[in-house]
Amino acid sequence: MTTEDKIIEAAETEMLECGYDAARMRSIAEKAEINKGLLHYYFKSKEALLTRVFQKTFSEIFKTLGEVFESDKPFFEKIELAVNQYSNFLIRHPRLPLFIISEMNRDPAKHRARMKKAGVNPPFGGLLKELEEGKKKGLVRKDLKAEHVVLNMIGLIMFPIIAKPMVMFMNDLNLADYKQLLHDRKKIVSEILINDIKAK
Amino acid sequence: MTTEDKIIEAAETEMLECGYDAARMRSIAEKAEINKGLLHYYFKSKEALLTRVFQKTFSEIFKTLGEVFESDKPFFEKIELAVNQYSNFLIRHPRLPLFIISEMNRDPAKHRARMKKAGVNPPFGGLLKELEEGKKKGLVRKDLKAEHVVLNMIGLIMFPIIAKPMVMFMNDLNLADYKQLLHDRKKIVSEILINDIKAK
DNA sequence: GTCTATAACAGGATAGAC
DNA sequence: GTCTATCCTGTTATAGAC
Repeated sequence: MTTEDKIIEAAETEMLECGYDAARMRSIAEKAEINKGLLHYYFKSKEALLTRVFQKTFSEIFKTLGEVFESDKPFFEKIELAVNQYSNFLIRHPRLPLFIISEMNRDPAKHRARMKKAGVNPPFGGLLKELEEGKKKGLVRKDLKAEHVVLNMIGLIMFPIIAKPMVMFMNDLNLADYKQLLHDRKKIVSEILINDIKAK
Repeated sequence: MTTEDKIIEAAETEMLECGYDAARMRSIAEKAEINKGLLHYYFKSKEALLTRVFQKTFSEIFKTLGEVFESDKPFFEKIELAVNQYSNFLIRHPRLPLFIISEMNRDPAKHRARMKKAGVNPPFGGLLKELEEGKKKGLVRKDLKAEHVVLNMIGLIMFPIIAKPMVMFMNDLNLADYKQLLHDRKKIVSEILINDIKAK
């Protein structure tokens, strides 16, 4: 593992834990087991480091969803699969979504420019195509809008993850209860989505 | 309007705009049109100021939802009403939810203690009671869990608000399109929720 | 209560030896 | 490529005049 890799990993850990503003170059250097000077040798500024971390995390957060819709399973199975895969991914990486969302709000113009330049594009093409085919076959509700399907899916899955402390507090849950709740939601969310998509 | 009120309002504006870590006492003083010294006369630390801002915003974010379930409308109308009211509230105060969520993640223990001490409690008692009554009357699906209804509602409504830059980017929307999308979602979300709640 | 001035410190960034 | 030492700026917070 190269020094640069160690730095990026350390920076990701620190920034996801604290957010960009509270992340400390000192702390990143310690996590990477190097000194601050060397940190600036590899990345000339905190901002430059953020760019790399953001690119990495942003591509990760959509990869899972994209892959599912590449497969050749029946459509409604794909929805269920997507919900399961994406839930599992976020359960394993719970700090990712809030970091991305906070960053995009902190400086929308900058991040949009970055993404356009990098050609990054949320890979929902597969889902879109499949919805249209489903409508033709009469499986999918005709007035369904693809963008809302995506928003519904992400909102339903993501909210309980990013609002973990609030969810635990509101429902008076311990950690085990909370994990169980996240697990239960996979089925619940799948059913809601499929129910909404299906032609009546 | 007292100086203290001006300070709290200025602090809320600043902290919601930038987040706690990036919020500057200097900038809060300027917004309140006083100097930094006086700011510390009223609030001895940034942390003390945050406490007040958090309490204020946290109570606001649940008030709207609580009120709806106090009324004596038919149950499914209340769901629709809640979705509309809450959507409108968040459209008017788009920075509130991300601030609350970020804060609770930044220091969960502190905020939980604060809320317990203040006796703050998300007011979903009304919804809970009504769901149970609905089940008895056969209007509501028997295996429905109240905590998931709340999570579904908030997730569906809140995500497109806190992820505004991402939503605009993903769907290539301008501001007018985005506002329209938020407006359209009220009906979409109501239908999804009611459909999920109704006994088949 | 309100102001000015300044302390005390921590942050990111740089220079230069090795 | 890696380190130590240091600069410079901006931060919160305090002291003290009015």
